[in-house]
Amino acid sequence: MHSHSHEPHPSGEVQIREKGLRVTAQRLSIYTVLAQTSGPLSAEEIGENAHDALDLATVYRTLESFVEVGIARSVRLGSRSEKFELADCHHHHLICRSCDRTETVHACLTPATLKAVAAEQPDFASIDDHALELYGTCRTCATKPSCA
Amino acid sequence: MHSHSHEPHPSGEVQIREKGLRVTAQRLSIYTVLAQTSGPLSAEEIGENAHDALDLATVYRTLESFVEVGIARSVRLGSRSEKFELADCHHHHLICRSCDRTETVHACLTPATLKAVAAEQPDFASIDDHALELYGTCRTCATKPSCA
DNA sequence: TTTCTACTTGCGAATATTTCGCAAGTACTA
DNA sequence: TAGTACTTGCGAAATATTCGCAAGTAGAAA
Repeated sequence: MHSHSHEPHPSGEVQIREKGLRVTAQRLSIYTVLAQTSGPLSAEEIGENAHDALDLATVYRTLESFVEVGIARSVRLGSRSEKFELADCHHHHLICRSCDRTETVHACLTPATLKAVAAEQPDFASIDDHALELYGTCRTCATKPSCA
Repeated sequence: MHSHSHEPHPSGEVQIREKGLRVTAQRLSIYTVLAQTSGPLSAEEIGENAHDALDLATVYRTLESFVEVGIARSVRLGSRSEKFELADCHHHHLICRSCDRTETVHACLTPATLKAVAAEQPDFASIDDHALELYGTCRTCATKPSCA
């Protein structure tokens, strides 16, 4: 019973096919880059890190599809550009104000807080997701004398 | 003793001068637009709503100064463009996924949660601010049959 | 009140980010 | 193995934001 394994298939082939998207070299490549990185990436960063050269329009279109089917998630932090990450599990971000370094945080709102908010907002039928970004200073930057 | 009043000066003149910025017609105009609106506005929206015609570059530069001195705050919600609001009091946003309608929410993270997060992140020297965006569906959109 | 100077503004152009249209290529179906 | 619909790369457009510079102006100083 252990021969037809359920390996996670790191390349993303299974995940992509499962969602009804066609499997192409470009999509696998983009999935791989996302899977290998901890923080969110911009379209440009994804294109640069991809093994093969990818057209930026392709990267954007692929990410749009990925977000649509739930493979990836779009994140807007302080930077000008939109960033993307795999949508594996719910989490939040802690961002250093001075160097933009981003860490993943698993702490989250308590269900009680969410419930209280929902009760406070009669104009909304439902609240189904949220994003939390924490801002601070990382130790590296805190040590640097250069920062005002 | 009640003659030299401490009126809030709705135009923002006092607030701008207090921060060491020069008071100009453009800055007052931008401050007024921000003060009269409940949700965050894009630079373009601010320019359009201002009483006098303002160059967009001026709007951007003014907002940059405002953010720098703490008069305004930059907010990145789902939209492509950066948005701004007065930094009067700490609050968060509830955004309708379908129509982008944005409401202000005063509920917040508990100090206990913040403390727990800080303890979890040894690489950060300090966590001094956070942004929380809640996503949902407003009643108007929930009622519409058009939404998938 | 006048002058001086540094800070601001408007304008136009540059840059950055994201999207679009189209012709050529390719994954999947039968 | 061929057919069809979906994808891609390319170039150009659309959108968002920033920059350089000359002219204008707020506020300090005289």
